[in-house]
Parts: sequence; structure tokens; C-alpha cells
Amino acid sequence: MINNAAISRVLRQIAYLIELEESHDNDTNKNKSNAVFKIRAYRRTADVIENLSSNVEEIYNKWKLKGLTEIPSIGKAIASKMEEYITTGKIEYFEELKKRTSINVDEFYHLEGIGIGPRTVKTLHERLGIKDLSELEKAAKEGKIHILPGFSYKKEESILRKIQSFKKGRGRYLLGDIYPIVKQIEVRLSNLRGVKKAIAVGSFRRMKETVGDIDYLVSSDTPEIVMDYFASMPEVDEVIGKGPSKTFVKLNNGMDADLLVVPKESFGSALQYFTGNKEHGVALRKIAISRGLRLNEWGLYDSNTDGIVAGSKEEEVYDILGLEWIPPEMRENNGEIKLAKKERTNESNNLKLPDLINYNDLKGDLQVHSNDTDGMISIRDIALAAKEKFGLEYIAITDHTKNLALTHGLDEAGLLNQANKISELNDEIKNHSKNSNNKSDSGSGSSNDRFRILSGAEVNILKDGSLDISNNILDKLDVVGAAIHSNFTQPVEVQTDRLIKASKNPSVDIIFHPTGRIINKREGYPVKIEKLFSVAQDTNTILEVNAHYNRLDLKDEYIRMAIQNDVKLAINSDAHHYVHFAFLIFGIGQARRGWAKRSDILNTLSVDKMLNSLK
DNA sequence: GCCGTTTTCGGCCCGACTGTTTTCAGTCG
Repeated sequence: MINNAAISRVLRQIAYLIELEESHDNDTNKNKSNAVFKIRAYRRTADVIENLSSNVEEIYNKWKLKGLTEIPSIGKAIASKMEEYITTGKIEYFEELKKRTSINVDEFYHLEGIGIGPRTVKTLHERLGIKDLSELEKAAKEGKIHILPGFSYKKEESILRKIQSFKKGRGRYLLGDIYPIVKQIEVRLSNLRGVKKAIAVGSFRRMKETVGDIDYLVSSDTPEIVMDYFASMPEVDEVIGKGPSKTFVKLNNGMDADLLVVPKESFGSALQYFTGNKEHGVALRKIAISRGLRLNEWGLYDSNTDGIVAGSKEEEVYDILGLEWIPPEMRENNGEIKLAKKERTNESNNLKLPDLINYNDLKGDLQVHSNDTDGMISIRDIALAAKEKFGLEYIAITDHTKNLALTHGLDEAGLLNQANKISELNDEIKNHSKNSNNKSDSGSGSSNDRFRILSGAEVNILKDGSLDISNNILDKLDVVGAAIHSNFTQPVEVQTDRLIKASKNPSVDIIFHPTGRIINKREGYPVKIEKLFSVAQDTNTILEVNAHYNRLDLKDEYIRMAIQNDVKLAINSDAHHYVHFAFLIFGIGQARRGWAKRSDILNTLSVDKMLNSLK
């Protein structure tokens, strides 16, 4: 399967090569400007494909060219080049472009995005004959670049630094890995003198599973104080740029961080400007133009009078553009703008934005591990923390079962023992909370009274789709999750059949981490996901949104598809220690990115209702 | 090359920062 990144890379290189050629000849202005837009079109398509959650080859296999051209920004010309790439592994046009230059595009196009673009490379090629990265580095080290017109010592040094930085590698960070430090800096910025508001925007605010760099937006009338602080934070390795309203730094974890400071009159428009993905932003600015307005980070302006129409509040910006406020997690230009339109037409009559699940809507967690197997703490400790530190009303202990030997998985007797132990603990906790409630005389019955530990298991789906624990034992447990932990490299049909057989098993309530992916590390095993959705719907099998930030499985696009297929979901932490309950926000964020409502998520229900709605 | 509530031609989102450009090009998000 060709991944989107590969196709995106080819398109980006095509754009790069056209741009290199473009500055060669002395075309008329007309042709030049056409080339500019052609380059832009290839880049835009590369962006779109890179951010697409569906695989383009799958789209092509299913709907051929028509499927490709239905993706926004992709027309006939680029679609047929993509088709050529998918079916033959090559694009003739791309090969010709490569033949016409000796510059190593495959190396140089990486430097785009870190300040060395095609025009600079072209000049260096013409003046010094530089063809690849090692020649560029050599020339910079030998001081051959700064003597060229239009260059300087500073530029030469900057080229060297950027090559070093590129060699170190630049990837996307897992949201959960950077979340604590991003929030910490956000709090410190908020507490600075003169700061009214400080917030991390961009893909972080959209709760995207991976984040490339981090953007802070601050409202203050004294920007210099904020920017001086930002540039001198202990985490800052290097200040890359600093102007009157923006500062760019590199943090010591390798991540780029940008800061924008605006007056409070512009905070809402800046929030809007820097939160949505690029396409969402472009779409909004086009709507502005169509209404005789102009939108930028400083405000929404009347094009004729230049007077400001909105800016301090994000809601106002959306409102004046005729849109409902769109939750950040949805701002990906995936159809949310159409749903947000206030003006109802025949076509959009019954379309509106979904009322997304909120970050405090989960009442329980249906995948929790204890030190009976590979968890780190006891059932009692993790349960008490779930109740007292995280305000949950129930958790299900779903330890691994016997076939997963490396976790010391439980056998039938072990599961029944554990279920008995849980029953005793429930009695104890009940008494404990009664006593503490009496002491504090807290009046009306709090959620404490209702806390409950559920017995359960995470059983293994074996190679043939059967389970490693018999049904008569599983039926004695409150919640049964099933998951694939072995034989990852089966053909798609086999893998899908395993999951379907498990879903059809009357003892299985939930399929845990249904695709088995580990973000940035492991692709999930191949699954015909629509088939699984259809069986899950038929059999009332819950699919999990695993909230651990390295899984987030199901992913956002699949969540959206599952909901469209009336499949119920559960958001679970997969906690092996009570600190892991903090991961639930990532699962909720992912569910919101998949447009999930509260009613789509099983564990927003109270424990009895939740148990009643299982098979 | 893409696209359509000025629909098959003629436009195409917008501003900040850097460098050496004293009026702008290159690059980024």
C-alpha cells in the first residue's frame, strides 16, 4: 500500500522542480504567473494529501479517478498523475523534470520549510555548481557563499546551522509527549505581568494526535515583556527570529515554538487565524471576501471602509461570516464549515454542527489494568485514585489473559479469583465512602456512593478468531474486552475475519484498540474497517477509542465512520497506573476530532445504564 | 493546476520576519 506521505513527497518535488525551472527562462509575465499558480496547486495538493486521514490508494482502488478528483484541490491533471504513480510507481512528467536538472531535488526539497527554498538553491547551483546537500555544506564551510551578491556571512552561517538542524531530524511529536511542557509554558505566559490571556493554538488546540511545532497566542498591551520572557525561557535553545509582534524559538527538546502577541481587540481573530488548519483558514478568508470583508489575524475588516468589524472574540468572527462557532477539533476543512452555516438552504436544512462530547463527560473507564498482571499498582489503589483524583464513577479491571505470557496473563481460575476480590473491594469502598460521607456531612449523596469496580478481562483474539478464555467464564465478568496481540502480519481478510468472529462472540462486549496501530512506530494490522463497523453494529459490539496517546485507536476518521454506521464507542485509558487516567483527555479529543457526540460514547452513561446496554 | 452564489475564463488568502533589499524578494505558517 502506497502511503499518502510518499505521494505527497512526489508532488512536492514536482512543485520544487517547476519552481527551479521557472526562474530559468525569461517567459512573459503571463506565463510566469501561471507557473506560480501551478506550483501553488501542486504544493496545495501535497498539503491536502499529507493531512488526509484516508489512504489515497484505497480511495483510488475504490472509486478510481473520480474518487481522487472529489478530494478538494485535486483536479484532473494531478489526479491522473497520482493514478500513474499508484499503478506504475512512477510519474513520467516527474522523471522528465528530474532529467532536466542536475540538482538533487530529493535532498534539497527537505530544506524547504527550514528557510532554504528553491530560489536560493537555484542561485547557488548557477553560481557555484552546487548539486546536492554535501556540496552545499562544503561550500558554506569553505566560505564560498558569503561572497556572492545577495548573500552574506550571516546567510552562510544560517545555511550551515540549518543543514545541521536538518541532519538532526525533524518529526512530529506525539500530543501526549509534549502536552505537559506546552501547558506549563502556557501557564507561565498567562502569569506574566500585563498578560490578559495566553493559549497554545495550532494543531495542539485542535488536539491533533501529532504536533509539528507549537504556537502560542498571547493578549497583552506590553508585547515586549512577553517576548523577552519567551526568548529567555530556560527551555529555549535558540532564538530564530524576533520582531515587534512575533518571536520564533527552538526548544531544547528540538521543537520549534512560535509566539504571537496581539492587543485584546485582535485576540479573537488571531485565535481563529492560528487554530484551524491551513485549508480551514483559507476557506474562511474566502467567505470573508465573498461578503465584502477582509480577514487576517488582526481582525475582520470591511473592505471598503477598512473599518474593523470583529476581532476581540472568536465567536464574533464566525458570527459575522454567517457561521456558528466551530469547535477547534473540527477545524480541518472536512465539511464542518458547511454544517456551521447559519443560513439554511434546502440542501443544508437538516445539517448542523454536532454537539460534541465534552471533556468532563466520561463517567467511567472500561480498560484498566492492575498488578495482578502487567499493571503497576493494585486494584484498590487504582480504583481509589480513579474515584478521588479523577472523579470517575466506575472502572473495569480488564487484565490480560493467559495467552499473553509476557504479561503473566490470568487463566480461568485467576479471573474468577480476581472477580471475587473485586466484589469484596466494592463492599469495602461502599462502607468507606459511607463513613467519610457521614463524617463530612456532605449532605446529598455524592458520586462517591456510586463508585464501582467492575470485573473484566482483556482476552486475546487467537489466530483463528477464537478467544483464549471460555465463554462460561467470561459470562461471569461484568465487561469483556477482546484484542489482537499476536499474528499481526496476517492478510487483510484473515485479520478482518478474526475481529468479526470476536465481535460475533456473545461474551465479547468491546473490541479494544481495534486496528493495533502505534503512532509513528507501527502501522495497524490491515483491517476492512467498514466490514467491522457493519458487524459491530449488527451485534451491538462496542469499539474502543483507546486514549493512550501512542495508540488513539480508533483514529479520528474511523471514529467518524463508526458513528455514521451507528456503532457505539467507548473511550478508555488503558491505564496501568492511576496517572494514566490523565490520558482520557486525549481519547476525548480524538473523539471530538471524529465528531462524536456524548450519546455516541458508552461510558458517558452511569454504571447501570452502561451495563444494561451491553450485549 | 484548480475552481465556480460574477461557473468553462480569469481569477487565485494574507501578513510577519529576515536580510542588505533603501522598496523588495524569499520564505514561512
